[in-house]
Amino acid sequence: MKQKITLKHIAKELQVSISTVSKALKNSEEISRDTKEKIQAFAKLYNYKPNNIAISLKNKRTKNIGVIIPDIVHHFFTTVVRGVEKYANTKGYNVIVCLSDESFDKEVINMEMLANGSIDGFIMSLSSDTQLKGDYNHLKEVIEQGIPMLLFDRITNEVDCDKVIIDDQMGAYLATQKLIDEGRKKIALVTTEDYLSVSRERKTGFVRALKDNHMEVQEQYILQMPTMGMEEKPFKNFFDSVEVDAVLCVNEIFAISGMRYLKSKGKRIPEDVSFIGFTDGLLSKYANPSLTAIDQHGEKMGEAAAEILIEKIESELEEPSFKTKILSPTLIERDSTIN
Amino acid sequence: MKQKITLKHIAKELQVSISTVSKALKNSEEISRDTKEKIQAFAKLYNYKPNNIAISLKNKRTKNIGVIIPDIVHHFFTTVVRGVEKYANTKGYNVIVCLSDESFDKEVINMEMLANGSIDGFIMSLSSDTQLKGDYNHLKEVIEQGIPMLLFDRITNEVDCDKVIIDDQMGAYLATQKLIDEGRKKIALVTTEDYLSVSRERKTGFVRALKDNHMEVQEQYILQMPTMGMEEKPFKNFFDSVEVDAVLCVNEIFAISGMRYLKSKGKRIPEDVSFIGFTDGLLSKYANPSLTAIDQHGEKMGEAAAEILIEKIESELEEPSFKTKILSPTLIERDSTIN
DNA sequence: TATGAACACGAAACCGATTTCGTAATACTT
DNA sequence: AAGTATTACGAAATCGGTTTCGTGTTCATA
Repeated sequence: MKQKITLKHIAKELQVSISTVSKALKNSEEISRDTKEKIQAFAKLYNYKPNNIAISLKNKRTKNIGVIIPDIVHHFFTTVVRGVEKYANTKGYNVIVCLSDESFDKEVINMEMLANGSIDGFIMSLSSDTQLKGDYNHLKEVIEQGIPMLLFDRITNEVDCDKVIIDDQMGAYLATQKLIDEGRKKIALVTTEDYLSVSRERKTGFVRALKDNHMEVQEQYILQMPTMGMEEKPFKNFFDSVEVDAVLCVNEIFAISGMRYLKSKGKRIPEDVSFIGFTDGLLSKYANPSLTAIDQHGEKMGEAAAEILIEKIESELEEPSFKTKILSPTLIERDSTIN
Repeated sequence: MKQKITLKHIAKELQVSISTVSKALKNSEEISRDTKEKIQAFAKLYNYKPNNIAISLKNKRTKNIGVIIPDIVHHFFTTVVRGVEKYANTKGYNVIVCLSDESFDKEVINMEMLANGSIDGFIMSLSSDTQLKGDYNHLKEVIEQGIPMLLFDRITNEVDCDKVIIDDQMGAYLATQKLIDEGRKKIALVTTEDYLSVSRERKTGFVRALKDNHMEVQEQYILQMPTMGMEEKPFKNFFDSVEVDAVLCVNEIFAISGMRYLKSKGKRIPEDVSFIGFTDGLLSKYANPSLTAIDQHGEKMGEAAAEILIEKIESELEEPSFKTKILSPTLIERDSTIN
């Protein structure tokens, strides 16, 4: 086992001081050509690589970005992470991923771990637990400490920081308008609890589109799913009690499950009922029929987030000016809608 | 912006030495009750948290685990990451995720970045590029340096280290046997290029099951997909030229696409053709018909990997004893097979 | 009263780098 | 020849902790 070589080793071996070695390896003008060549050759031979930790301690910069997401087995979040990674790597940054598991406590713990010097900045999406609780002190503290922070997708107005979101309202509006343009009259919305910022926005867009088209907003057409995973029963109750001709779902799973149930009831999709789902993931593409979906451009979001955060990290300026970047969603038409 | 407080600050404020503060905060017997209480109270008041980087430098341990995977927008890998995270967090470790993007070069670069002090050990799955190339020197070097390394799923026999895999042969065997038990005679295998270790193993299991049942192995029943993403054409060529009554696919996408194509040709699933796919992901569950699948237990795999690696990291012993943990896959029966 | 132990704390080395500043040796100037 | 400038390098501080060892007080013991 050959141990990692340090400046000290090189210095001792070559009978020079550590400072000389350090300077020689950075090609400093201070060091003579001869010495530099000797040291550089030796370093190359022994494959010297500076210790990141030591450099981090000295520079007070780690070249690490902390990404905290609620779940990693989740298409949208992984595309965002991929985008972050992609951009961050081009700038020489590593990505430390932590999962909050939708839990407030885990979110706090992870943030604290990372905030003690491990990272130069945060990119995060709030856990549902945190949004439900409405407690953002852990974020505020980190920002207070001067650590750059960027929220994406699941954000809050309560903390001042950079943000990247897609225009969820617009996404829902686009989708709803598409359904209306198809001639649908009884359009349902399947959503989650209201405390999730994105669900709220999507509902607003849905309602706005109906109103703009002089259609009545009926609460009975809105289904709020209790928790993920057990969609069957609520769907049965819902679709057995109201007659609909189009459904907008805030995620893929709801859409797929909804289509399945209606198909089992003999409905044809899209002839009898159209479906549109949020998040253009694998399920949408491979569903049967394939699902018209709203693409949230997760990868672009991740890249944008990383770019904004890294710029903030590397900018010296103290003045806290925060921007919110709003990406536009796009409607990807497939076979669950007409045309 | 209130700066992070350090031992030095506390020492100056309380007119004691840095060593005293350090010891007091660790509740050392050396320090008097009075002084300890004073220092601890002060530290709590100002929310002192030691700097991870400094501790890492001193201890030569970072409490970080590097995870390198080929892709993150991939159900199986994310479940593994989740398992790693889950176990690692209970032990106070962070997870640094890097993506090789199936590229040899990115794999090398990421490993080198992390190997210079950023992590205490690696958990990784080889990129397809690396497996194709067959060059494992970057792994060997890292191991040479004494950094614990664990390979999972996509492994190689060329490097000596801990490994966690599922018994891919057994998975394929189980699945094939299931199809045979159903009375299928013309069983196809849809796989990828042979250089992926897992595909090779699965093919072996497939062949072994046929042989054990005294069935002929016919090369024409084996379809090797060129690259992911463009399955339509190869499927068309394949299914139009050979008549099959069952299909085993090495991933979900192949299975879903295959089912779709055969359905479009008027075949009924599972009556006319049965399907089984590897990796029990979202697609399997929500496919139509839902897909009988081989569960690779990604999360368990991640947990097992993290456990083995962390134990290695924390054990002092020099002797390099490596184990390979083989998890057993399970067949999850759904509607794409009979019964 | 001298001696040893126990107590409570500080100085300093160390982890592995970077960087400022000081200085010996040489070269150049007048 | 004396003074100045340049070259080439080393000592030491620093980042923020941990840890070993040394030491001044106080107390009890012979």
